[in-house]
Amino acid sequence: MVTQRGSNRDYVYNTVKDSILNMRLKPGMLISEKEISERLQVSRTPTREAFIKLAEEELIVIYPQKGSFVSLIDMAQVEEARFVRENMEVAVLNIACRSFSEKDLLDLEALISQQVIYAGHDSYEKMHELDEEFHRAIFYKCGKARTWNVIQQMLGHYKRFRNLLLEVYFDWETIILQHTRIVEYIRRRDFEMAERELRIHVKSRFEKDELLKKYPNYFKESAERSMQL
Amino acid sequence: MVTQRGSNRDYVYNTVKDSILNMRLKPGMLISEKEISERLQVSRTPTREAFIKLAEEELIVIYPQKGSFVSLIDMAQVEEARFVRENMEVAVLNIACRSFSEKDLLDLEALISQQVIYAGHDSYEKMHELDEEFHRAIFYKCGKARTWNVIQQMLGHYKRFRNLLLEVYFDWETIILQHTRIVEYIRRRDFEMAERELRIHVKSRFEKDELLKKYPNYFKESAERSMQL
DNA sequence: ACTAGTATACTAGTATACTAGTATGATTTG
DNA sequence: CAAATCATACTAGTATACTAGTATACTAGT
Repeated sequence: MVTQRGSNRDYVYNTVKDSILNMRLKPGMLISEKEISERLQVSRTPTREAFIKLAEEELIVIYPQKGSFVSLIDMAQVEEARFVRENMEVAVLNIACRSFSEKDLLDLEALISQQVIYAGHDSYEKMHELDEEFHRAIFYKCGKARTWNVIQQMLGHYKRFRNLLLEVYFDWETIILQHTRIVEYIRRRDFEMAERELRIHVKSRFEKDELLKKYPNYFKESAERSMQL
Repeated sequence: MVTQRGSNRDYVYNTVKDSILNMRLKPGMLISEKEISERLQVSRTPTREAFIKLAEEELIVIYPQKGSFVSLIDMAQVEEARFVRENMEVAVLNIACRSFSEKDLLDLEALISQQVIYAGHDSYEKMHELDEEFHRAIFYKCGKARTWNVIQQMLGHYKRFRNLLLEVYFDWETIILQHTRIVEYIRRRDFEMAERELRIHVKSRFEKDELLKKYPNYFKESAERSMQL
Protein backbone atom coordinates (compact mmCIF):
# COMPACT_ATOMS: atom_id res chain seq x y z
CA MET A 1 0.00 0.00 0.00
CA VAL A 2 1.45 3.34 -0.96
CA THR A 3 1.86 5.62 2.03
CA GLN A 4 2.68 8.86 0.30
CA ARG A 5 0.95 11.84 1.81
CA GLY A 6 -0.99 13.15 -1.16
CA SER A 7 -2.95 16.34 -0.51
CA ASN A 8 -3.41 17.63 3.01
CA ARG A 9 -7.06 16.63 2.81
CA ASP A 10 -6.09 13.01 1.98
CA TYR A 11 -3.51 13.00 4.76
CA VAL A 12 -6.01 14.19 7.37
CA TYR A 13 -8.72 11.85 6.10
CA ASN A 14 -6.49 8.76 6.16
CA THR A 15 -4.99 9.62 9.53
CA VAL A 16 -8.29 10.25 11.27
CA LYS A 17 -10.01 7.29 9.64
CA ASP A 18 -7.21 4.92 10.69
CA SER A 19 -7.51 6.23 14.24
CA ILE A 20 -11.26 5.64 14.26
CA LEU A 21 -11.04 2.12 12.79
CA ASN A 22 -8.23 1.16 15.16
CA MET A 23 -10.16 2.56 18.13
CA ARG A 24 -7.53 5.10 19.04
CA LEU A 25 -10.33 7.60 18.54
CA LYS A 26 -13.07 5.85 20.47
CA PRO A 27 -16.80 5.93 19.70
CA GLY A 28 -18.43 9.00 21.25
CA MET A 29 -15.25 11.04 21.56
CA LEU A 30 -15.43 14.74 20.81
CA ILE A 31 -13.14 15.89 18.03
CA SER A 32 -12.99 19.32 16.43
CA GLU A 33 -11.63 20.73 13.23
CA LYS A 34 -9.48 23.14 15.19
CA GLU A 35 -7.98 20.43 17.41
CA ILE A 36 -7.14 18.08 14.54
CA SER A 37 -5.76 20.82 12.29
CA GLU A 38 -3.44 21.95 15.07
CA ARG A 39 -2.36 18.42 15.90
CA LEU A 40 -1.61 17.54 12.26
CA GLN A 41 -0.11 20.98 11.43
CA VAL A 42 -2.44 21.83 8.57
CA SER A 43 -5.04 24.56 8.18
CA ARG A 44 -8.74 24.15 8.87
CA THR A 45 -9.73 23.96 5.20
CA PRO A 46 -8.29 20.53 4.32
CA THR A 47 -9.27 19.33 7.80
CA ARG A 48 -12.84 20.44 7.21
CA GLU A 49 -12.87 18.75 3.82
CA ALA A 50 -11.64 15.51 5.41
CA PHE A 51 -14.31 15.81 8.11
CA ILE A 52 -17.01 16.16 5.48
CA LYS A 53 -15.95 12.89 3.86
CA LEU A 54 -15.77 11.10 7.21
CA ALA A 55 -19.27 12.37 8.00
CA GLU A 56 -20.50 11.04 4.65
CA GLU A 57 -19.17 7.64 5.71
CA GLU A 58 -20.95 8.07 9.06
CA LEU A 59 -17.71 7.65 10.98
CA ILE A 60 -18.17 11.06 12.60
CA VAL A 61 -21.24 13.09 13.37
CA ILE A 62 -21.07 16.87 12.88
CA TYR A 63 -23.27 19.23 14.87
CA PRO A 64 -23.05 22.77 13.46
CA GLN A 65 -21.70 25.28 15.97
CA LYS A 66 -21.46 22.53 18.54
CA GLY A 67 -18.78 19.99 17.73
CA SER A 68 -18.05 16.75 15.97
CA PHE A 69 -18.05 13.32 17.53
CA VAL A 70 -16.77 9.90 16.57
CA SER A 71 -19.95 8.00 15.77
CA LEU A 72 -21.20 5.24 18.01
CA ILE A 73 -21.17 1.81 16.40
CA ASP A 74 -24.58 1.21 14.88
CA MET A 75 -25.47 -2.47 14.62
CA ALA A 76 -28.02 -1.70 11.91
CA GLN A 77 -25.19 -0.32 9.79
CA VAL A 78 -22.95 -3.27 10.70
CA GLU A 79 -25.66 -5.63 9.48
CA GLU A 80 -26.35 -3.71 6.29
CA ALA A 81 -22.64 -3.46 5.49
CA ARG A 82 -22.26 -7.18 6.02
CA PHE A 83 -25.20 -7.74 3.67
CA VAL A 84 -23.61 -5.63 0.91
CA ARG A 85 -20.18 -7.16 1.38
CA GLU A 86 -21.54 -10.70 1.33
CA ASN A 87 -23.56 -10.20 -1.83
CA MET A 88 -20.87 -8.36 -3.74
CA GLU A 89 -18.19 -10.83 -2.71
CA VAL A 90 -20.37 -13.69 -3.91
CA ALA A 91 -20.84 -11.84 -7.22
CA VAL A 92 -17.09 -11.40 -7.76
CA LEU A 93 -16.50 -14.97 -6.67
CA ASN A 94 -18.67 -16.02 -9.59
CA ILE A 95 -16.31 -14.16 -11.92
CA ALA A 96 -13.22 -15.47 -10.13
CA CYS A 97 -14.32 -19.10 -10.52
CA ARG A 98 -14.60 -18.58 -14.26
CA SER A 99 -11.62 -16.38 -14.97
CA PHE A 100 -8.78 -16.67 -12.47
CA SER A 101 -5.41 -17.76 -13.79
CA GLU A 102 -2.78 -19.84 -12.01
CA LYS A 103 -0.91 -16.60 -11.27
CA ASP A 104 -4.02 -15.07 -9.64
CA LEU A 105 -4.41 -18.14 -7.46
CA LEU A 106 -0.76 -18.12 -6.47
CA ASP A 107 -1.03 -14.48 -5.43
CA LEU A 108 -3.94 -15.34 -3.15
CA GLU A 109 -2.10 -18.31 -1.71
CA ALA A 110 0.92 -16.09 -1.03
CA LEU A 111 -1.33 -13.78 1.01
CA ILE A 112 -2.63 -16.75 2.97
CA SER A 113 0.95 -17.85 3.68
CA GLN A 114 1.68 -14.46 5.15
CA GLN A 115 -1.43 -14.73 7.30
CA VAL A 116 -0.16 -18.03 8.67
CA ILE A 117 3.16 -16.39 9.60
CA TYR A 118 1.64 -13.41 11.36
CA ALA A 119 -1.01 -15.49 13.10
CA GLY A 120 1.88 -17.26 14.81
CA HIS A 121 2.92 -13.89 16.27
CA ASP A 122 -0.54 -12.74 17.35
CA SER A 123 -0.06 -9.64 15.26
CA TYR A 124 -3.64 -8.34 15.08
CA GLU A 125 -3.06 -5.27 13.04
CA LYS A 126 -1.10 -7.11 10.37
CA MET A 127 -3.68 -9.91 10.26
CA HIS A 128 -6.42 -7.37 9.62
CA GLU A 129 -4.36 -5.82 6.88
CA LEU A 130 -3.75 -9.18 5.19
CA ASP A 131 -7.37 -10.24 5.56
CA GLU A 132 -8.44 -7.05 3.82
CA GLU A 133 -5.72 -7.45 1.19
CA PHE A 134 -7.02 -10.94 0.41
CA HIS A 135 -10.56 -9.76 -0.27
CA ARG A 136 -9.43 -6.64 -2.10
CA ALA A 137 -7.20 -8.73 -4.37
CA ILE A 138 -10.17 -10.79 -5.51
CA PHE A 139 -12.12 -7.64 -6.44
CA TYR A 140 -9.18 -6.08 -8.26
CA LYS A 141 -8.34 -9.23 -10.18
CA CYS A 142 -11.99 -9.40 -11.28
CA GLY A 143 -11.69 -5.83 -12.60
CA LYS A 144 -13.99 -4.47 -9.89
CA ALA A 145 -11.72 -1.97 -8.15
CA ARG A 146 -14.37 0.74 -8.04
CA THR A 147 -16.85 -1.66 -6.51
CA TRP A 148 -14.36 -2.44 -3.76
CA ASN A 149 -13.72 1.26 -3.14
CA VAL A 150 -17.38 2.16 -2.95
CA ILE A 151 -18.13 -0.66 -0.53
CA GLN A 152 -15.29 0.50 1.71
CA GLN A 153 -17.25 3.68 2.33
CA MET A 154 -19.96 1.88 4.22
CA LEU A 155 -17.78 -0.57 6.10
CA GLY A 156 -16.65 1.78 8.87
CA HIS A 157 -19.06 0.55 11.53
CA TYR A 158 -18.62 -3.05 10.41
CA LYS A 159 -14.81 -2.81 10.62
CA ARG A 160 -14.83 -1.28 14.08
CA PHE A 161 -17.20 -3.98 15.25
CA ARG A 162 -15.12 -6.73 13.71
CA ASN A 163 -11.90 -5.32 15.10
CA LEU A 164 -13.37 -5.29 18.61
CA LEU A 165 -14.73 -8.78 18.10
CA LEU A 166 -11.40 -10.20 17.03
CA GLU A 167 -9.72 -8.68 20.07
CA VAL A 168 -12.20 -10.46 22.33
CA TYR A 169 -12.31 -13.63 20.27
CA PHE A 170 -9.14 -14.14 18.33
CA ASP A 171 -9.95 -16.86 15.84
CA TRP A 172 -7.59 -16.36 12.96
CA GLU A 173 -7.14 -20.10 12.45
CA THR A 174 -10.72 -20.43 11.29
CA ILE A 175 -10.38 -17.40 9.05
CA ILE A 176 -7.22 -18.72 7.45
CA LEU A 177 -8.88 -22.09 6.90
CA GLN A 178 -11.86 -20.43 5.27
CA HIS A 179 -9.61 -18.36 2.99
CA THR A 180 -7.74 -21.52 2.02
CA ARG A 181 -10.94 -23.31 1.17
CA ILE A 182 -12.25 -20.40 -0.87
CA VAL A 183 -9.08 -20.37 -2.99
CA GLU A 184 -9.31 -24.14 -3.43
CA TYR A 185 -12.87 -23.89 -4.69
CA ILE A 186 -11.89 -21.08 -7.08
CA ARG A 187 -9.12 -23.35 -8.36
CA ARG A 188 -11.64 -26.15 -8.91
CA ARG A 189 -14.01 -23.67 -10.58
CA ASP A 190 -16.66 -24.74 -8.06
CA PHE A 191 -18.68 -21.56 -7.57
CA GLU A 192 -21.41 -23.25 -5.58
CA MET A 193 -19.04 -24.46 -2.88
CA ALA A 194 -17.03 -21.23 -2.96
CA GLU A 195 -20.23 -19.26 -2.43
CA ARG A 196 -21.23 -21.44 0.46
CA GLU A 197 -17.84 -21.08 2.11
CA LEU A 198 -17.81 -17.32 1.67
CA ARG A 199 -21.25 -16.89 3.17
CA ILE A 200 -20.09 -18.84 6.20
CA HIS A 201 -16.94 -16.69 6.34
CA VAL A 202 -18.81 -13.38 6.24
CA LYS A 203 -21.48 -14.46 8.69
CA SER A 204 -19.16 -15.97 11.25
CA ARG A 205 -18.55 -14.47 14.67
CA PHE A 206 -21.40 -12.10 14.94
CA GLU A 207 -22.27 -12.47 18.59
CA LYS A 208 -22.35 -9.02 20.00
CA ASP A 209 -23.52 -9.65 23.54
CA GLU A 210 -20.02 -10.05 24.93
CA LEU A 211 -18.89 -6.85 23.20
CA LEU A 212 -21.89 -4.91 24.47
CA LYS A 213 -21.00 -5.96 27.99
CA LYS A 214 -17.36 -5.05 27.61
CA TYR A 215 -17.89 -1.80 25.72
CA PRO A 216 -21.43 -0.61 26.48
CA ASN A 217 -20.72 3.01 25.57
CA TYR A 218 -19.38 2.17 22.11
CA PHE A 219 -22.72 1.11 20.69
CA LYS A 220 -25.60 3.22 19.58
CA GLU A 221 -28.63 1.58 21.15
CA SER A 222 -26.86 0.68 24.37
CA ALA A 223 -25.47 4.16 24.95
CA GLU A 224 -28.80 5.74 24.15
CA ARG A 225 -30.56 3.34 26.46
CA SER A 226 -28.13 4.03 29.30
CA MET A 227 -28.61 7.75 28.73
CA GLN A 228 -32.35 7.31 29.10
CA LEU A 229 -32.03 5.88 32.58
CA MET B 1 -38.50 14.05 -3.22
CA VAL B 2 -37.79 16.99 -0.97
CA THR B 3 -36.35 19.96 -2.83
CA GLN B 4 -35.30 22.11 0.08
CA ARG B 5 -31.97 23.77 -0.41
CA GLY B 6 -30.03 22.44 2.57
CA SER B 7 -26.54 23.80 2.95
CA ASN B 8 -24.93 25.74 0.12
CA ARG B 9 -22.67 22.76 -0.50
CA ASP B 10 -25.68 20.46 -0.95
CA TYR B 11 -27.36 23.01 -3.18
CA VAL B 12 -24.34 23.31 -5.49
CA TYR B 13 -23.77 19.55 -5.50
CA ASN B 14 -27.36 18.71 -6.39
CA THR B 15 -27.62 21.44 -9.00
CA VAL B 16 -24.39 20.55 -10.79
CA LYS B 17 -25.01 16.81 -10.56
CA ASP B 18 -28.50 17.18 -12.05
CA SER B 19 -27.04 19.23 -14.89
CA ILE B 20 -24.42 16.58 -15.58
CA LEU B 21 -26.88 13.66 -15.48
CA ASN B 22 -29.39 15.49 -17.68
CA MET B 23 -26.64 16.43 -20.14
CA ARG B 24 -27.08 20.16 -19.74
CA LEU B 25 -23.43 20.09 -18.70
CA LYS B 26 -22.06 17.88 -21.47
CA PRO B 27 -19.15 15.45 -21.18
CA GLY B 28 -15.84 17.20 -21.69
CA MET B 29 -17.09 20.70 -20.84
CA LEU B 30 -14.83 22.97 -18.82
CA ILE B 31 -16.33 24.17 -15.55
CA SER B 32 -14.61 26.12 -12.79
CA GLU B 33 -15.27 26.77 -9.16
CA LYS B 34 -15.26 30.48 -9.82
CA GLU B 35 -17.78 30.25 -12.67
CA ILE B 36 -20.22 28.04 -10.79
CA SER B 37 -19.99 29.98 -7.54
CA GLU B 38 -20.79 33.19 -9.41
CA ARG B 39 -23.63 31.62 -11.32
CA LEU B 40 -25.23 30.10 -8.21
CA GLN B 41 -24.49 33.14 -6.02
CA VAL B 42 -22.52 31.32 -3.33
CA SER B 43 -18.90 31.58 -2.27
CA ARG B 44 -16.09 29.35 -3.52
CA THR B 45 -15.91 27.29 -0.33
CA PRO B 46 -19.19 25.37 -0.62
CA THR B 47 -18.67 25.21 -4.38
CA ARG B 48 -15.25 23.65 -3.89
CA GLU B 49 -16.66 21.18 -1.39
CA ALA B 50 -19.35 20.18 -3.88
CA PHE B 51 -16.71 19.79 -6.61
CA ILE B 52 -14.71 17.47 -4.39
CA LYS B 53 -17.70 15.16 -3.94
CA LEU B 54 -18.49 15.21 -7.66
CA ALA B 55 -14.86 14.31 -8.37
CA GLU B 56 -15.10 11.40 -5.93
CA GLU B 57 -18.06 10.15 -7.96
CA GLU B 58 -15.97 10.59 -11.13
CA LEU B 59 -18.54 12.95 -12.64
CA ILE B 60 -15.94 15.69 -12.95
CA VAL B 61 -12.17 15.59 -13.30
CA ILE B 62 -10.14 18.22 -11.46
CA TYR B 63 -6.70 19.33 -12.73
CA PRO B 64 -5.01 21.48 -10.09
CA GLN B 65 -4.25 25.00 -11.28
CA LYS B 66 -5.73 24.14 -14.66
CA GLY B 67 -9.46 23.61 -14.47
CA SER B 68 -12.21 21.07 -13.96
CA PHE B 69 -14.05 19.18 -16.66
CA VAL B 70 -17.22 17.16 -16.84
CA SER B 71 -15.93 13.59 -17.22
CA LEU B 72 -16.31 11.68 -20.44
CA ILE B 73 -18.61 8.68 -20.19
CA ASP B 74 -16.49 5.64 -19.45
CA MET B 75 -18.03 2.38 -20.64
CA ALA B 76 -15.91 0.41 -18.17
CA GLN B 77 -17.59 2.34 -15.37
CA VAL B 78 -21.00 1.90 -16.98
CA GLU B 79 -20.45 -1.86 -17.06
CA GLU B 80 -19.16 -2.05 -13.49
CA ALA B 81 -22.04 0.07 -12.20
CA ARG B 82 -24.50 -2.17 -13.98
CA PHE B 83 -22.81 -5.18 -12.37
CA VAL B 84 -23.16 -3.71 -8.86
CA ARG B 85 -26.72 -2.56 -9.42
CA GLU B 86 -27.78 -5.93 -10.82
CA ASN B 87 -26.31 -7.94 -7.98
CA MET B 88 -27.56 -5.68 -5.21
CA GLU B 89 -31.03 -5.46 -6.73
CA VAL B 90 -31.19 -9.25 -6.91
CA ALA B 91 -30.14 -9.41 -3.25
CA VAL B 92 -32.89 -7.02 -2.11
CA LEU B 93 -35.37 -8.85 -4.34
CA ASN B 94 -34.65 -11.94 -2.28
CA ILE B 95 -35.68 -10.03 0.83
CA ALA B 96 -38.69 -8.46 -0.91
CA CYS B 97 -40.04 -11.84 -1.98
CA ARG B 98 -39.99 -12.99 1.62
CA SER B 99 -41.11 -9.90 3.45
CA PHE B 100 -43.21 -7.48 1.39
CA SER B 101 -46.68 -6.69 2.66
CA GLU B 102 -49.78 -5.97 0.59
CA LYS B 103 -49.21 -2.28 1.30
CA ASP B 104 -45.65 -2.46 -0.05
CA LEU B 105 -46.89 -4.10 -3.22
CA LEU B 106 -49.65 -1.53 -3.66
CA ASP B 107 -47.11 1.29 -3.34
CA LEU B 108 -45.03 -0.26 -6.12
CA GLU B 109 -48.09 -0.74 -8.31
CA ALA B 110 -49.04 2.90 -7.76
CA LEU B 111 -45.63 3.93 -9.07
CA ILE B 112 -46.14 1.74 -12.13
CA SER B 113 -49.55 3.36 -12.73
CA GLN B 114 -47.90 6.76 -12.77
CA GLN B 115 -45.33 5.45 -15.23
CA VAL B 116 -48.15 4.37 -17.54
CA ILE B 117 -49.67 7.85 -17.39
CA TYR B 118 -46.45 9.73 -18.12
CA ALA B 119 -45.38 7.26 -20.79
CA GLY B 120 -48.49 8.37 -22.65
CA HIS B 121 -47.13 11.90 -22.66
CA ASP B 122 -43.57 11.04 -23.71
CA SER B 123 -42.34 12.79 -20.60
CA TYR B 124 -38.76 11.47 -20.40
CA GLU B 125 -37.63 13.29 -17.33
CA LYS B 126 -40.61 12.21 -15.27
CA MET B 127 -40.30 8.61 -16.49
CA HIS B 128 -36.68 8.53 -15.37
CA GLU B 129 -37.71 9.90 -12.03
CA LEU B 130 -40.42 7.27 -11.58
CA ASP B 131 -38.18 4.45 -12.78
CA GLU B 132 -35.63 5.45 -10.17
CA GLU B 133 -38.32 5.86 -7.53
CA PHE B 134 -39.51 2.32 -8.23
CA HIS B 135 -36.09 0.77 -7.62
CA ARG B 136 -35.35 3.02 -4.67
CA ALA B 137 -38.64 2.05 -3.04
CA ILE B 138 -37.68 -1.61 -3.10
CA PHE B 139 -34.37 -0.89 -1.36
CA TYR B 140 -35.97 1.34 1.25
CA LYS B 141 -38.79 -1.10 2.01
CA CYS B 142 -36.16 -3.81 2.50
CA GLY B 143 -34.40 -1.56 5.03
CA LYS B 144 -31.41 -1.01 2.73
CA ALA B 145 -31.49 2.77 2.30
CA ARG B 146 -27.77 3.15 2.85
CA THR B 147 -27.06 0.51 0.27
CA TRP B 148 -29.13 2.44 -2.25
CA ASN B 149 -27.34 5.69 -1.42
CA VAL B 150 -23.88 4.19 -1.72
CA ILE B 151 -24.68 2.59 -5.07
CA GLN B 152 -25.93 5.94 -6.37
CA GLN B 153 -22.40 7.26 -6.05
CA MET B 154 -21.10 5.02 -8.76
CA LEU B 155 -24.05 5.26 -11.12
CA GLY B 156 -23.18 8.63 -12.67
CA HIS B 157 -21.67 7.27 -15.89
CA TYR B 158 -24.32 4.57 -16.11
CA LYS B 159 -27.16 7.08 -15.74
CA ARG B 160 -25.78 9.43 -18.38
CA PHE B 161 -25.38 6.49 -20.74
CA ARG B 162 -28.88 5.22 -20.03
CA ASN B 163 -30.40 8.68 -20.41
CA LEU B 164 -28.77 9.07 -23.84
CA LEU B 165 -29.85 5.58 -24.79
CA LEU B 166 -33.48 6.21 -23.88
CA GLU B 167 -33.49 9.37 -25.96
CA VAL B 168 -32.32 7.41 -28.98
CA TYR B 169 -34.42 4.34 -28.23
CA PHE B 170 -37.46 5.22 -26.21
CA ASP B 171 -38.78 1.89 -24.98
CA TRP B 172 -40.71 2.63 -21.85
CA GLU B 173 -43.39 0.05 -22.66
CA THR B 174 -40.94 -2.75 -22.16
CA ILE B 175 -39.64 -1.21 -18.95
CA ILE B 176 -43.14 -0.81 -17.54
CA LEU B 177 -43.95 -4.40 -18.47
CA GLN B 178 -40.80 -5.62 -16.74
CA HIS B 179 -41.60 -3.61 -13.61
CA THR B 180 -45.11 -5.08 -13.60
CA ARG B 181 -43.77 -8.60 -13.87
CA ILE B 182 -41.25 -8.04 -11.09
CA VAL B 183 -43.99 -6.89 -8.74
CA GLU B 184 -46.13 -9.84 -9.70
CA TYR B 185 -43.32 -12.28 -8.91
CA ILE B 186 -42.72 -10.55 -5.58
CA ARG B 187 -46.43 -10.95 -4.84
CA ARG B 188 -46.20 -14.67 -5.67
CA ARG B 189 -43.04 -14.93 -3.54
CA ASP B 190 -41.31 -16.39 -6.58
CA PHE B 191 -37.73 -15.17 -6.16
CA GLU B 192 -36.34 -17.29 -8.98
CA MET B 193 -38.61 -15.76 -11.60
CA ALA B 194 -38.25 -12.25 -10.08
CA GLU B 195 -34.46 -12.59 -10.26
CA ARG B 196 -34.63 -13.72 -13.85
CA GLU B 197 -36.87 -10.84 -14.83
CA LEU B 198 -34.69 -8.29 -13.05
CA ARG B 199 -31.52 -9.52 -14.72
CA ILE B 200 -33.23 -9.12 -18.07
CA HIS B 201 -34.40 -5.64 -17.03
CA VAL B 202 -30.96 -4.43 -15.98
CA LYS B 203 -29.19 -5.93 -18.98
CA SER B 204 -31.61 -4.71 -21.61
CA ARG B 205 -30.73 -2.05 -24.15
CA PHE B 206 -27.02 -1.93 -23.90
CA GLU B 207 -26.04 -1.42 -27.51
CA LYS B 208 -23.74 1.53 -27.58
CA ASP B 209 -22.73 1.64 -31.23
CA GLU B 210 -25.53 3.98 -32.23
CA LEU B 211 -24.75 6.31 -29.33
CA LEU B 212 -21.06 6.35 -30.17
CA LYS B 213 -21.92 7.41 -33.69
CA LYS B 214 -24.31 10.11 -32.55
CA TYR B 215 -22.18 11.44 -29.70
CA PRO B 216 -18.56 10.43 -30.39
CA ASN B 217 -17.08 13.12 -28.16
CA TYR B 218 -19.08 12.08 -25.11
CA PHE B 219 -17.26 8.79 -24.60
CA LYS B 220 -13.87 8.17 -23.14
CA GLU B 221 -12.27 5.76 -25.59
CA SER B 222 -13.80 7.33 -28.66
CA ALA B 223 -12.71 10.88 -27.77
CA GLU B 224 -9.21 9.70 -26.87
CA ARG B 225 -8.95 7.77 -30.12
CA SER B 226 -10.02 10.75 -32.18
CA MET B 227 -7.49 12.89 -30.35
CA GLN B 228 -4.72 10.48 -31.33
CA LEU B 229 -5.33 10.98 -35.01
C1' DA C 1 7.53 34.78 -40.06
C1' DC C 2 9.22 32.09 -36.40
C1' DT C 3 11.08 31.21 -31.80
C1' DA C 4 12.41 32.06 -27.13
C1' DG C 5 11.84 34.70 -23.12
C1' DT C 6 8.94 37.38 -20.17
C1' DA C 7 4.73 39.20 -18.21
C1' DT C 8 0.09 38.59 -17.11
C1' DA C 9 -4.08 36.22 -16.09
C1' DC C 10 -6.14 32.34 -15.13
C1' DT C 11 -6.73 28.02 -12.08
C1' DA C 12 -7.08 24.87 -7.64
C1' DG C 13 -5.20 24.22 -2.87
C1' DT C 14 -4.64 26.23 1.41
C1' DA C 15 -4.82 29.73 5.13
C1' DT C 16 -7.30 32.94 7.70
C1' DA C 17 -11.15 36.06 8.97
C1' DC C 18 -15.99 36.65 9.77
C1' DT C 19 -20.74 35.14 11.20
C1' DA C 20 -24.21 32.82 13.67
C1' DG C 21 -25.51 29.11 16.83
C1' DT C 22 -24.59 26.80 21.13
C1' DA C 23 -22.58 25.74 25.70
C1' DT C 24 -20.69 27.19 29.92
C1' DG C 25 -19.52 30.09 33.69
C1' DA C 26 -20.34 34.29 36.25
C1' DT C 27 -23.43 37.51 38.18
C1' DT C 28 -27.75 39.24 39.76
C1' DT C 29 -32.25 38.75 41.69
C1' DG C 30 -35.94 36.75 44.41
C1' DC D 1 -29.85 28.89 48.03
C1' DA D 2 -32.00 28.48 43.59
C1' DA D 3 -33.38 30.42 39.33
C1' DA D 4 -32.89 33.69 35.74
C1' DT D 5 -30.05 36.56 33.04
C1' DC D 6 -25.92 38.02 30.92
C1' DA D 7 -21.25 37.63 29.17
C1' DT D 8 -17.79 34.95 27.22
C1' DA D 9 -15.77 31.29 24.73
C1' DC D 10 -16.33 27.74 22.07
C1' DT D 11 -18.07 25.51 17.57
C1' DA D 12 -19.14 24.74 12.28
C1' DG D 13 -20.44 27.19 7.90
C1' DT D 14 -19.16 30.56 4.78
C1' DA D 15 -16.45 34.31 2.66
C1' DT D 16 -12.23 36.08 1.21
C1' DA D 17 -7.18 36.43 0.70
C1' DC D 18 -2.89 34.28 -0.42
C1' DT D 19 0.20 30.90 -2.85
C1' DA D 20 1.88 28.06 -6.39
C1' DG D 21 1.17 25.84 -10.88
C1' DT D 22 -0.29 26.42 -15.58
C1' DA D 23 -1.89 28.70 -19.88
C1' DT D 24 -1.91 32.49 -22.82
C1' DA D 25 -0.55 36.92 -24.68
C1' DC D 26 3.07 40.02 -25.62
C1' DT D 27 7.73 41.42 -26.93
C1' DA D 28 12.33 41.15 -28.72
C1' DG D 29 15.67 38.90 -31.54
C1' DT D 30 16.91 36.33 -35.62
